[in-house]
Parts: sequence; C-alpha cells; structure tokens
Amino acid sequence: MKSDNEIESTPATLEMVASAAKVSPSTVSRILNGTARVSLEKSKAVHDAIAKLNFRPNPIAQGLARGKTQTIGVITQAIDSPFFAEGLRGIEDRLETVGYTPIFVSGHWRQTDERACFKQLLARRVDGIIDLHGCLPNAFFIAQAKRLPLVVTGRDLSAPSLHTIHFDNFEGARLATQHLLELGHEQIGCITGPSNHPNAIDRLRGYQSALAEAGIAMQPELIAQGDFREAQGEIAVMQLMASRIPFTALMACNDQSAYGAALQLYRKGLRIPDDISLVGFDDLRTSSFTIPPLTTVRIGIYEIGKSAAMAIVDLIEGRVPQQAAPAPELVVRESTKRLRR
Amino acid sequence: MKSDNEIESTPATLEMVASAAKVSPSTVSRILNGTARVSLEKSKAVHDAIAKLNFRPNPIAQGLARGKTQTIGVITQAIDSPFFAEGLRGIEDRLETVGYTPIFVSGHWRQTDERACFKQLLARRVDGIIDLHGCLPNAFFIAQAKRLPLVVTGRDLSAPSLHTIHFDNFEGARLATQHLLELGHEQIGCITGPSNHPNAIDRLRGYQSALAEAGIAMQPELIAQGDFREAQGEIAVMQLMASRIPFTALMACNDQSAYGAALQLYRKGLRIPDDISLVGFDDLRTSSFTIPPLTTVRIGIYEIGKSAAMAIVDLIEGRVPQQAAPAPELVVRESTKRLRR
DNA sequence: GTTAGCTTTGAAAGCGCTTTCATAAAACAG
DNA sequence: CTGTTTTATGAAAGCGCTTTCAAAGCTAAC
Repeated sequence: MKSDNEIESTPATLEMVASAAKVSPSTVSRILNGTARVSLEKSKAVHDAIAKLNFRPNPIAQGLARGKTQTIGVITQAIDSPFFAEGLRGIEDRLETVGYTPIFVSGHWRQTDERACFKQLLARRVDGIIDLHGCLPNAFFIAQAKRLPLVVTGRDLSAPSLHTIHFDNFEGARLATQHLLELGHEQIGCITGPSNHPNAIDRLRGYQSALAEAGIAMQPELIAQGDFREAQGEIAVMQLMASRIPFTALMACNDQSAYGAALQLYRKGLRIPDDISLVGFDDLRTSSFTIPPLTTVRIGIYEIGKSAAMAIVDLIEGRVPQQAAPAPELVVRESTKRLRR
Repeated sequence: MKSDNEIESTPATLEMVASAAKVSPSTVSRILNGTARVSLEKSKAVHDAIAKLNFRPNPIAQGLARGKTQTIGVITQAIDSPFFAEGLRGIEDRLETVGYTPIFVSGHWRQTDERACFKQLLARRVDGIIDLHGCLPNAFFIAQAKRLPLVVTGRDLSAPSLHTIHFDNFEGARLATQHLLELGHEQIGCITGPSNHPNAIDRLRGYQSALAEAGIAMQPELIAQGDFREAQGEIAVMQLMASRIPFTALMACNDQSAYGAALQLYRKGLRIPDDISLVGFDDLRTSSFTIPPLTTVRIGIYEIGKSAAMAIVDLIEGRVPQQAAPAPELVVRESTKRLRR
C-alpha cells in the first residue's frame, strides 16, 4: 500500500508504460485517448502498467504534439479586486470540470498592460482567451478573435470566433434609481465610475434615464466623479456636500464606491438609511455584511465567469456558444428607506 | 508600419528564423539563450529575422526540451477570498519581473482538494509550488519538497528544498488583546477561527496569553467558535450575547469574522466603539473602509506573497532563500476606544 | 480456396525547441 | 610554416507525446 506522501523519483513516460505492457507507444497513446479500438488484453496490460508506474501523461509533450495546450488564458483587471475575484472563481469552478487549466493575468485597467497580457498568453500558446471587462478597443478584440477563440465580457460584439457576454448596465442603473424614486426620493446624487469606462457610462445613462422618466430635472452638481474605488467614493461625497445642493439619496456606480461614500457620510454624522439612502452596484459578497447591509444591483459576476468559461470551451471545440449574462436584479437590503417627509 | 491589431496566421518557428537568417537552428538558439559566443554579423542577421517574423519562442517546446516550464504552481484556499487575493497579487507582481508564470489552483480548505491540487500541478510539470496556508500535514510538505522546490506559508518547518514563511500569529493576537487591555477593557470576548487551523489556534493562544499576563481569569463563555467567515461572526456574537456574560470588547480572529460581528452588534443596537470595542486580524484592504474603520493586526499578506515568490525562485535556481514574514503590527483605527467608566 | 475488405498494431516521422558532438576555420606557439 | 589550441558553427539526437502510414491478421464473400 502506497502512502499518499510517497515520491517517485522520475515521472514515468509513455514509453516506459509501453515496454512494461509489451506493446508499442502508439498503442498506449491510442488507449489513453480512445482514438482507436484496441484488443481487450492489451488494453488491460496497458492499464495495469499505467497503474503500476503511476503514469500521468506529460501535458507539455501533449501540448507540443497536438498543438493544443488545454490551457485557457484569463485576463482580469486585478486579481485582488473583489469584483473580479468572484468571476475568476466562476471560471475556475467551471473549467475544472472540463479539463482545462486557466492562466490568470492582470491588465490593471491599462491598455498597454492588457495588450501585454494578450502577447504573453499568445506566446504561452493558450487555446483560447477570456477577457473580463477589458478596456481595449472593439477592433482589437475582433482582430484577435481571428487568431484564436476569444470571449469578452462587458460589451456586445459580434464576430467570428468571438463571443461576448454583456450585462445590461443601463437597465441595472435604471432599476436602482427607480427604486430610490419609488421610495420618494427626488434629490438623488450619483457617484460615477471612470468616465472612459463603457460600463460606467451605461450606468450613468441608466441613472439619467430613470430621472428623466420620472420628470425630474437633472442637476449636474449632483453627479460626482468616481473611479470605482472606495477612496474616491469618499471624495465624491465630500464634493457633493460641498456643492450645497441638498440630496436625500445616493446611487453609487459600484459597491466599492458605495463603501467609501458610506464612510464619508458616517464621518459627517449622516446616518444610512435614516438621513441618506444609498444604493450600490455589483452586489459584492461583502455587501450583505456592511453596516447597514447595502441595497445594490446584482450582476451575478460569478455566473458570468461560469458562462464565459463554458463559452470559451464551446468556441474551442467548435460549438456555437449561447451563454448570456443574467438580467440585472435589484437586491433591496437595508441602506435604502422611504423618504420621511 | 504594422498596426497593433495585426495578425500573423501561424506563429514563426525557430527554424523559420534560422533559414531567414541563413544560419542553423542551433545558432539561433544560442543567440536566444546567450549560451555561446556568436559572430556579430550572424547575430545581427538573426535579430533582424526575429524582428521581421515577429518570432517568440514557443514555451511549450522549450519546456519539453529543457524539462523546465518556467511555471510555478500556486495553491490558495480560495481565489475569491479577499485575504488570499492580496497574497496572489504579491506573487503575481513579483513573478512577473522574473519571467515565471503562476498557475493558481484552489484547495478550498479541504485536504483532499489540496492533495488534488498538488497532483494537478505536478502533472503540469511546474518548476515549483507555493502553498499559501495549506491545511495538509507537515510530513506531506516535507515529502513533497523532495520532489520539487516548495514554499509554504503559515507554518514553520525546516527541510531540504522547502522554505516556510511563518507569520507570528500568536504575537499578533497578543498585541491586539493587549491593546484592548490598555484601553481599560477586561471583559474581552474572542471569536475564534476553525479549531483545527494552526493560525487560528495560535491566535487564540495569543489572546489567552495576553489575558493571563494581565492577570485576568479566562472565561470560557467569552470564547465563541468562528470559521473565519462573516456569517459565522454574526452567529458568534449571538452566542456571546446569549451567554449573558457581559463584555465590553471583542477580538475577532480575522477581519471577516469582525465584519459579521460588527453587523450583529449593530442589529442589537450596540455601537462600535462606544458600546463595544472591536479588533480584527489580517488588515484586509476593505478594513479601512468599514464603519467604523477597523482596528486590526496587519499581516502584510501582499508582502508575504512577494516573499514567497522570491523564495520559490531562489529555491529553483539553487539559491537559499532568506525571506521571512514581516512582524505583526497593530493598526489602530476607529473601532476601539477607551472604556468609559 | 482465392480475393476483397476490415480491423488491430507497430514503425516512424514530426511538434519546436535545446544540447551534445563533431568539424572547419581561425588563432597561437614553436 | 607546421602542429596544436581555441572558437564559431552546423548536424543530429532527443525531450514525451500524437498521428500518419503501412503491414499483418482476420472475416466474409463468391
């Protein structure tokens, strides 16, 4: 009986298996891959040899021989962003079940870095790439997809060998703002995301659209620039308050901004939701544990990660992917409240 | 002028470069790796050909030929844990500068999963493995290190080809508890981590030691079982309150537990820090944005990730690693306060 | 009983590199 | 100049697989 800790000096090779089973390497390969019918006795002999030698095919050699690496590149913006981390988890969970290994690299929201990621992954001969919310131009993605299967999230494109999974940010923001309106709020501030970020733009538009729909005039002073990070959320609230235009509710274009905003409101002695209602966007896992738990828009980034993983495999294996993002969903918790009058 | 989006159908091979430069493949290889002196004119011709063909060596082929993959396996417990994510970021940042690619896999705090991770990474022929806070027995790590370079964090072991980076959890917890004591608290509750988790055990011991040092008798009812996750932090506080033993401060064995605890205290109408002081452990990035910002013990997991990355490279390249974890550091924010009397 | 048609298997080439070995050319010593 | 080193370079083998090709062994059909 072998212990789990046991070590064998050199990993066995296919040829060692072949000679142990007294067959040719080709036969072993055929058995491993099921690429041809093999007589039962040889098959058994080979399996025995594999077990005895504890043989595991060398994926490097397979990769070279087949020209496929069973590896898929995943470009994220930052591996330590709570938002992306959930998506990565989805990708990881899904890919594991189908025998591909993900390789994660980070673009840091910089075009040059993201280009470098592509280069690196291409050099490593990945079989496909998933780009989570990349910030490169559409044309770039369309061009890359000619070279290898590509799925990108956060936009809506159509090209051969390219699949996109686009979440409806506009609708999500509309929902969030509408929720505030339904609670009787009319003076609603907005903390935006980076102004060149497509998702951020759509979310701002959703906010504006909801206001317009309700017949409420937009006040530019109620829009504060954010960058999707907590610290800037704090600053945005400071600016909003400095403008002296009163507001009773705030819609932050992502949860992290909302955290920062909440902290700054707390510092100013304003209570959520009693004095100010706050809604976020993303539904990070931590958002159900903030004080108070945050009302927000659920994106389902974990599910998107899973879908992206399935889609890239579909693409690689010649199927046509059908995965789409879930619909935006408002999750009402305790940071929003009917406006007292 | 080539556009950045441009595509070449098939990646160039070393042989194509060789024939374009009218030299032998060996010469090209030598130039690429600097393994021998080559005449200036050939060298130039080769560099020109490389540039013209946009050649990048195929790492798969290199891996096969050299028996090294320039790849290092990283075992984390969960890629979407905010704690580990920071460590991964450190590893990623560091490894990038030295030309290794990390492959991240997750053990989910389960021994069988973690064993499977080892198997998978070994099969992929990584050059070394970093195991972040693994939960397998010491003997396993020592045995594996015989097979390939290994660095593991969160414990203190010594064996050939193995390097450990051990953070002083005991001291950290002692510091945190001491801080509470210095603020005049004597009834201090503790929310533990998983009872089989070495770090959790050390932290609990640190708490106990600080109390003992201060001559305060330990009250078992003030110790509530946690599991390092937010939800259990909530439950722990419920249990603590149900026991009816009064407490004025709480030390949570990690920040995530502290978040859950804070929420539950909030629900019960208890204010932090006015009614209860709360201290966490880990100093997650979000902890400076909680309400109120959390006093906690800084581990510097990002730095530990960086160190682990350097250590594994040292090991692989035959140097002897010297990296150690930073010393525990109390970071006082706004969740703790002098006991009013 | 011979020819045609399958099926099972092995030999060998090839994937894109590295590296050893051998050789031709250049450098040096006598 | 000749003989010995040294240096730059190419040929070829090899890393561990897959896959084509061809041969050998069967079965079936007339």
